[in-house]
Parts: sequence; C-alpha cells; structure tokens
Amino acid sequence: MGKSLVIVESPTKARTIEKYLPKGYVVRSSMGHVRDLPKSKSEIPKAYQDKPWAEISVNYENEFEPIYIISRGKKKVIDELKKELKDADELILATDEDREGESISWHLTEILKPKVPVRRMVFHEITPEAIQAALAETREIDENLVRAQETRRVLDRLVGYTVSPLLWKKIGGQLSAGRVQSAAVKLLVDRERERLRFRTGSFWDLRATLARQDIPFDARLHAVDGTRIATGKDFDEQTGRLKEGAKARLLDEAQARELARSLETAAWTVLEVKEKPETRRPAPPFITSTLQQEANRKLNLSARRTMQIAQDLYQRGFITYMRTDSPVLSDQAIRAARHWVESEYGKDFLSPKPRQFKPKAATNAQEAHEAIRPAGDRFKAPRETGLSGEELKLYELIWKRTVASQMADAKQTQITVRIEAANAEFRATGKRIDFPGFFRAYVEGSDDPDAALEDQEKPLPPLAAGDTVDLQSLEAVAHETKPPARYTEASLVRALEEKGIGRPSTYASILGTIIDRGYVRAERKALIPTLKAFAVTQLLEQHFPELVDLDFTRDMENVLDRIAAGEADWLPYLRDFYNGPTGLRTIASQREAEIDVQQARQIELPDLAPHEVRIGRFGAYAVVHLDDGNTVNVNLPDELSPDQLTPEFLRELAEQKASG
DNA sequence: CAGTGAGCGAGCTTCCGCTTGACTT
Repeated sequence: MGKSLVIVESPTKARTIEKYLPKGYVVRSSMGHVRDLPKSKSEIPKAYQDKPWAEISVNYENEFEPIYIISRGKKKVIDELKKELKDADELILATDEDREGESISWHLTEILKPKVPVRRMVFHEITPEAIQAALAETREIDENLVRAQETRRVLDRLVGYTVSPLLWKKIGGQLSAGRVQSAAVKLLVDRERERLRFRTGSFWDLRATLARQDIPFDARLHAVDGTRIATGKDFDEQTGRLKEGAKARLLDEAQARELARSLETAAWTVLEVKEKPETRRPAPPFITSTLQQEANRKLNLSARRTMQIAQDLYQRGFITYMRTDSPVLSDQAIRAARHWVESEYGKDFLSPKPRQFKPKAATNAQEAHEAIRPAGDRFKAPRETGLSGEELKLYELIWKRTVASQMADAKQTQITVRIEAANAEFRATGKRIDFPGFFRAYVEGSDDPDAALEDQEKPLPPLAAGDTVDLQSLEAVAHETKPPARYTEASLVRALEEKGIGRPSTYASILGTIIDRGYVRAERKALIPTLKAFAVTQLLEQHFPELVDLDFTRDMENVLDRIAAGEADWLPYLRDFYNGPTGLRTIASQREAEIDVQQARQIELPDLAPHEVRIGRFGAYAVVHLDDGNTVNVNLPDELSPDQLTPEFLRELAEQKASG
C-alpha cells in the first residue's frame, strides 16, 4: 500500500486534516512561504553578485526574472518534506486557496522536483466531508494565479528597493518606502496636517434640566427667534469661525447668560413629540481586521497581542483560523450559533432566517478561510473552555460576536421632543429599546469614547404636545470644536483594510515597521507621525505621487486579478511600471540627480515662517530667527509632536539654549 | 560632554506576505 504526501501551510491544520484522511495519507506543513528573494547582500547567490540588479534580485534588464533562495530557517522544513516525498507515490499540495497559497504550492514543486504525480487540493472548511470532497476533486496548479503572486512580489520589491536607497541619499539612512508602509505613513501625516491647520471655534448654548411629573430630563437650546443656534458642525475647520453662509446664530458667553436669565420665568411647553422607529442589525462575524479593532476597543489589546492570543486559541482547537478576510460562516457554524441563541436567549431572539455575510465589495478579499469563530459544530460556551484571563476574554468576544450574528434585529425608537420657552426652542432626545434582539449578546464598540452606547436606553418621562414642564435648572454651557482625532492602531487598521492595503497576516506588523523606522510614535493610543515621516511623505508626494496615492494598491490589485484570470500579461505591466519613460527606475534615477538635499530635509509646516524645521544628520532641528536678525539652530527632541512646533515654542527653545 | 547640521571614503540600511517556534528583554 503506497503513501500520499499532503502539504498544507500550518502544522495545526496538518494535524487536524490527517485525522480526516484515510490511512496512508501523511500530512506535513510548509510553515508558510519557503522561498523568497534575498533580503540583503549577504544572501545573494555568488553568480549574480556583480549584476547591476543584484541588490533588487530581479533582472529588470531582461524579463524580470526573480532570483529565489530558500528562506532563512526553512532548510529544515524542506529537508523534512524531501525525506517524506522519497517513499511517497503522490504529492498533494493543499496550501490555502489564494494567491499566496497557490504560489507556495508552485515553489514547493520547484524545490522538491517530485517524480510522482502531483495534485492540487483546495478546501474552505475543515470537516471530514469537506476534506473527502476536496480529495475527490483535485486540479492542477493555476499558473496564472502563481504569476499574479509573483508580479505582486516583484512589484513590492521594485518599489521598496528602488525608493528606499534614494531616501538614504536625500534624507538619511535606515529609512524605507513601500507600497503599504508609505500609504500608512501618508494617512498619519495627512491627519496631522489637518490638525495643524485646524482652528478651534467656540460657542455657547444652554442646558435646561426640566421635569414632568417629577421625572427630570435634559434639553438643549436649539433655536432663538426661529433661528437655529450654531453647533460644532457650523464651523469652518480652517478659520475657527462660522462657515460662510451658515444659517445659524452664534451665541457668546454674555448673550448666553442673558438669555438664560430671561428664560427663568418663562412658561415651558411641549410643542411636539416625534418618534422614529429604527432597526439595528448585528455586525458580521469577525475577520482579522475587525477582531483587532474590537479587541483594541473592548479589551485594550494591541493588534500584535490579539494575534498572539488568537494563534494560541487556534492551535488549541478553540477557534477557526485567525488570519482571514472572509466573514462567511459554514453551515455547521450557523447551526451551532443558532443552537446557542435558542438555548441562551430563547427562540424569540433568533433571526427569522440564517444570516450569511459577504466580504465588503471594496476590499481585495481572497476568501481562503471562513470567519473567525468558535471551532467545531458545537461551540464550547466560554464557561466550558477552562480558559482564563485574556484568552477567555478574547474567546468570549469571538463567541458572542458569532452567536449575535444569528440573532434577531434590535428594534428601538428615537424620540425628539421640541419644547418652547418664550422666544427660545429647546430639544430633548430619548431612546427606547422596543426589542433588544442581538443587543443581549453583543454590541460593536466605538472609537469615539463620547458616543452613546448603542444598546443603552435614554428614558424620557411621558410627554405630549401641549404639556407644560417645570424648569429645575438652566445653565449656559461653553463648547469648543475639536480637531479630527489622531489615528489609533485600530482605526489605522480599519482605514488600511477599507482601502485594501495590507493583508490579514500583516496588519499587526505594519505599525511595528513604521515605528521601527522612526516614522511614528504611540502616545497612549494615539499615533503621532514624526518630523521624519513628514520629510519622507513630502518627498514621495512631490516625486512619486502615484506611490503614496491611496488607490495605488487598488489599481495594482485590479491588474493582478486580470493576470490571474489570464486576461493580462505580467511582463508588459512590470516593464511599463519600472522601465518605461515614466517608469519608476527612470524617474528614480532622474530624481537622484535633481533633488536638492537641503530642500528634501526641510519640512513644510504652516505658520512657522520665518523659522525653519529640518532633518539633520543627528535628528530634527529648527533654524530660529531672532529679533536681532541672527539665527540659531536648536535641537528638536524626538518625542516632540508637530503641533507643539509654534514660533513661541521655538523662541523659548532658542532662549533656553542661549542661557543654558 | 555638549552640540552638531561640510565633504570625502568605506560598508551597511530597504520591500510585502505566508507561517511557527526559538530566541531575548
């Protein structure tokens, strides 16, 4: 009786699958990619070391052939696979069914050079039935998909290893640029620029505490003499003043206090009670990006920590695979979730029909896996797992989110009450939960700490038009408009995922990369780009605008999809991208001669003239212009955030330096 | 240690995406 060697990517998967396959099937894992381009000069094979393209390890002078080497640490894996293959009658490649997985299978055939028949097997569910079915329906390696992956790999190398050296020459060593990281840094820098341009606006309004039948409630001033009172939305972010043409009245402190005094003796009457019914649907089951966001919001875990815990839960059989971009639940998962809804919350809380979820159309989802959910066809309740601490909390989060996805919609009513007092109109808002539905199990978190919890009632006393209400207190309240919030790791991951930038396996490491390069600093949860990030982003915007365009990845993905479908050729695409008259190589070598180092190291910041901020050999410094016409250079500490750079602050630094 | 920010030469840095477990702090 012969033996079949089956290769998957993950050892955990290998163990599970082996149980579902007949005797004689040996399942081993590749541990991800096994070959790649050389990382540094020391890894380049001797035969290529003197080529002009050696460092990039892609022959752009000819047909963009990549030089592949066995990745560091994968020699043992390969030796083991070779050994197993020796006495096997066939090789079955069962890596993930996506671009990267197809490529791993192809690389394996290139390295193992099997003399036995090779079959490609794919499955999306790890159940005995799905595995059996997959075994019966094997195919060949999809060469077009492999070329699409190779094109992606080569393009990323061309970008990274062509632009980074230019940054070393013009700004400083150890810097880097890449399709993903440069887009992430651009997002952070753009947000910081918005904050720098932002001007605070201030306004006043009134808050009344009213009561009906001794039940108190709050109402806010809405209009005076029929004209709406200005709120934050009416302000121009650039000037801090009311937007031009805003049909709202701005109250200052004196006016607000005067109005409050005049209303103390007024009669307060309900004009209208408006009720608006609303339906809320549960969030889709977790994918990698949403798991990272929610674990950050609710458990205060970093993306990296979340993935460590999830990996552990996966390897111990508690959850399905944690790196996925598909929210799809298998039929068995839907049944298991609905079972828990019935037993924990009752039949009334089931959604009338099973809910299935599709990936967002805008993303580049490749759907090799299903959603992140409790494993198996009968989810273990959190209390049955024997888990504790962060592991229990994360499992519970996944369990609740999955179960909630099969629960009924929540029904609620938004209530708006208009109240008149002399020439002023006040408004009170309330919320009533008519049927909690999935709120019972799980409500998605918010990045805005001020946002009201979605599942919270906000009660109002019974009110009807014509009712009079009692004034208990009335006060003038000052408000200030706030600049757009800085990104957090969670909101950055969401932004990248929305743009299709990065993959489930890389979200957690993107932040690590840009922190290592000195492009960003985390203060509590806020991500603050450094002056270095400003300098690099400026240079890229000016000379390589397409690389920091947030649609760059999307455009690339469209081409890759066409390559995978056999509708487009990879070679002309790469040639055009790199070698053509407007190609990256051409532009980069032109710019190398043209870009002035002094100018590249100078950072454009609003409202700083005549002072200047530059990146020097030893970090950032400012050229401060003194009143006597002289200038003095002062160091800028690394932990300085761009919004602290004001002319006053720079003068202070200069004085400190003079006296200290 | 404080303070640097020029220019020459050497050699080095760098991308993204797939996986764990072996390292160190």
